Amino acid sequence: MKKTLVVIAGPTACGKTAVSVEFAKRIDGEIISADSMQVYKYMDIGTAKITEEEKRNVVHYLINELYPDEEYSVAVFQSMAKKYSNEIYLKNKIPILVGGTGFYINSFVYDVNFKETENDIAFRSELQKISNEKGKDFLFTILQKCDPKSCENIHPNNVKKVIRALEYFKQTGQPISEHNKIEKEKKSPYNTVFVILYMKRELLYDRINKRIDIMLEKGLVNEVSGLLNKYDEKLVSMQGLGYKEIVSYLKGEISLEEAVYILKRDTRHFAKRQLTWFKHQVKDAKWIDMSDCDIIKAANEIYDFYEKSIENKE
RNA sequence: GCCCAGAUAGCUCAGUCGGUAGAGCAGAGGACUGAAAAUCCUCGUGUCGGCGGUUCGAUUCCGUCUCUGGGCA
Repeated sequence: MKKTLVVIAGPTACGKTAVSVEFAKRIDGEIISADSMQVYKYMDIGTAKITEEEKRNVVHYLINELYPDEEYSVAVFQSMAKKYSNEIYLKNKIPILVGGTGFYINSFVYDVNFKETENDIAFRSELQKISNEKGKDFLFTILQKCDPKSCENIHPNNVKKVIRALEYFKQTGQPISEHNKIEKEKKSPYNTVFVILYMKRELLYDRINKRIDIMLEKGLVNEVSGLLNKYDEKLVSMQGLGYKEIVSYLKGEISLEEAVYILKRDTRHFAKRQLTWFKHQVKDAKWIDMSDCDIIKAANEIYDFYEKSIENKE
């Protein structure tokens, strides 16, 4: 029988944190964060990280586990999440995956295979250099020669995707499109109770704007300048929303007002992308409208859905 | 009160030597399988401030009014 897994996803600022804790209390579950930024220590305000108080004694994994200069990626997330979920199952509890990074969530739910290759930083930067010097189209031409099949799904301007395809081909001799196709057709090894929180667009945008104002009041600028003293601004962790914009301000490239404008705007764009992902990449999810911000009601709805899903499988 | 400059897409503005108009941003939609808070793609009709006049035809020229800047009193 498949193990039960609960997923609570949704765009940024829609209330995932509070709802997930409330729900975890109901089933005595433990939470695994599926968030690409909250793993990092010292990045608290900008990532709107859950506080000890907000955790209400619910165990959380993958929060504050890495230093800002440590590498994190889907593959790392997946292996750590697997480790923690196994521990949770051993305790006869249910793991609850909570987060906004849909790519990470699916990698776990469908157990996507990342094992055959390692990422090759040197090769990537070599290709990046070629793209910078000879142009995106030139790089794309290289891919067309060795892996024309993958080119059908990758836009020449999307240098990151072109680089990854070349890297994959170099390591395996196979087109990445083939790998992606196989992985996409996989069935999940879990009995997944998938819930997506959403909110009326206008309201969500309003909450995002307000949340950023609160981050500023809480001292986001101080947090970022502290990080900047210890870490390189080029780190992946420093590319997070709220960090790269404030870095530009601290370097004197833009005014604080501009930085805040850009941060709010890009966070709105991000929320929209998250919604697009969930809409098209997740099947059989229950969508819960959080427009009324009623945490208890949402947790109850998830609980009902959870009970029903379990009954059906037994 | 007088003089000057504006008034065009939600915002900032371009443009039409008179044939009803287009960029950036915002916004919307989409892609995504080892950088994902990343990366990339697609989408632009609006009384061209109001009212008159000239003209076959005005957003474009002229007059006038209203509003907004700036200057002079």
